[in-house]
Amino acid sequence: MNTYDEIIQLALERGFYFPSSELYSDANAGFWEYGPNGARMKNKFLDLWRRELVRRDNMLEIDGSQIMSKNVFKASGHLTNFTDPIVKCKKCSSSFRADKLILEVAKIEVSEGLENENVDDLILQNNIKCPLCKGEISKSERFNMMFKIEIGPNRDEAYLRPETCQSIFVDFSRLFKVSRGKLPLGIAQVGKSFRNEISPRQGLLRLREFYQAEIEIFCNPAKLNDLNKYDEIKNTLLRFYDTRIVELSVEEALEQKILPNKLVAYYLALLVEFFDKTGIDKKRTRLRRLSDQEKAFYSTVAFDFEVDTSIGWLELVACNYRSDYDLKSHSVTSKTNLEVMDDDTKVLPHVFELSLGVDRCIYSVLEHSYFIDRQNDDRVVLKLRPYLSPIHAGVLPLIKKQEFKDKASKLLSNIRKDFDVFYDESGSIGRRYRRLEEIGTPFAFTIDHQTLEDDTVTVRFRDSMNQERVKIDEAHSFLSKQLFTLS
RNA sequence: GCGACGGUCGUCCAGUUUGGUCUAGGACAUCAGAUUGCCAAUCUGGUAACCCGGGUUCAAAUCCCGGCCGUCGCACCA
Repeated sequence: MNTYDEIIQLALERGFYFPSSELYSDANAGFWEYGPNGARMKNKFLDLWRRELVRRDNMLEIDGSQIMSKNVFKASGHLTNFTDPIVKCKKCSSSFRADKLILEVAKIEVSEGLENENVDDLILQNNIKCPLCKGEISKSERFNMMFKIEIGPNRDEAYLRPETCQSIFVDFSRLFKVSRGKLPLGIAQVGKSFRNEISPRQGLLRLREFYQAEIEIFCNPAKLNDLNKYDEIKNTLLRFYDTRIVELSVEEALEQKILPNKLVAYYLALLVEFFDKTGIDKKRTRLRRLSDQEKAFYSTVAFDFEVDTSIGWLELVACNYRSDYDLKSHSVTSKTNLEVMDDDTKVLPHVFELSLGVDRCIYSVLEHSYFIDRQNDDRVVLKLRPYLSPIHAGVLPLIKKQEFKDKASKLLSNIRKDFDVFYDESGSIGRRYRRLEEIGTPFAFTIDHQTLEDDTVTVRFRDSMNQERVKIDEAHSFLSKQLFTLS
């Protein structure tokens, strides 16, 4: 069994995540839900993201609507660009990307934005048949990846957002004013996005409904190298991938023109430092600069932050320099001037974005934390960083006798409001330790015979299996210290 | 979306070839009780499944059709 299968089995057995609507047989693919352990872990992951990015850089966080009007996506380009021309074979009903088919058969380069009629003409003129069965090709259709919905009794057209950032762009003008913002300004948002993927697969890795944590940095394009906080990160090591992975400091990468400017460098470094604290192995990550073909339609410079997993390299964060693409087109479509003052000059800000896929990150953290301890009867240990663990500590009376339970209650009441704790009195103590470490619980407090004498409990460490004693009254400060030490 | 293969307790698997004691079996997990008490102990008992719909048949987990889901390949993945 490979690691991917082991993770999905753990996720199902321990309630990290599982398919949505699984009670019914018409449940659609691409929808998964987080159970209690997954939800706790996701919340903690996002807390860390807030700590290391949003608060560190004094960004603003908003929470926007998931349903947005048609004009938003007209302006954003998604209505025209987020769509592919599809043709089908009338005989075997295989479907093909029309632009790819024309390129392949007739060697004619066509834009995917080409009108349907022109696509049909090209197919007719070049006598293109189905490559599989030589059947006749149908007229082309558009498949838009956005979910279209209807609003109110008039059934007004609207869409579920395919990325969270559009509300940040649409709200930018107000946010800049009400928060007395100054460029560069980061605006962040966590929320659901929706894409009607053709074939969602592999659990959390390709979803139709998924969480993004996005950051849009609004900046003055004339001042991309004018950044005081640059010194904080100039020595941070980044791993770039082209044909092989090269590790360079931010400063070196700027000198070698791998990074275009200090602003992009600064935020990529913040991102990498954040991931260092998630427990994802830095040696199995890379920043990959995208070629022109791979880049999104709005992007001028793009890096993907990728992580190596048992099923290959996985894109976790898309880092795009979107220039003024978004604000300009929203400005034109809405007929509103979205320029702001930066010192004495009026500028239409440019945008650098860090668009993070939360669900993929959760999977990656799980996979990089998954450990089978061959030294100790192959016990399964999820070596999550303590602050990401769904349960911070277990509370276990060694014996099911009342005086042990009373001490356990006392300990629980000291810590349960500030920490996620799990009380367990069923089964042998060893079995209870194993159950806790399988979901990543870093500490277990055991109420034993000595507790009755001196009010201390055993604290057992997940990774080393070592044991120490702490006073019941000091368990709270013990946990605080352990959990806030971000290594 | 196409093609190949598959879908049985929470998990993994047996049973399908050749329809009939399958009233669906096992292991692990889980729950209760007993016993024990610092690293998956033991015993007893329990909970718990044939993906959904239709068809063939005296009889369907088993055969047929459709749908859904999964794995792999192609395609897709702004």
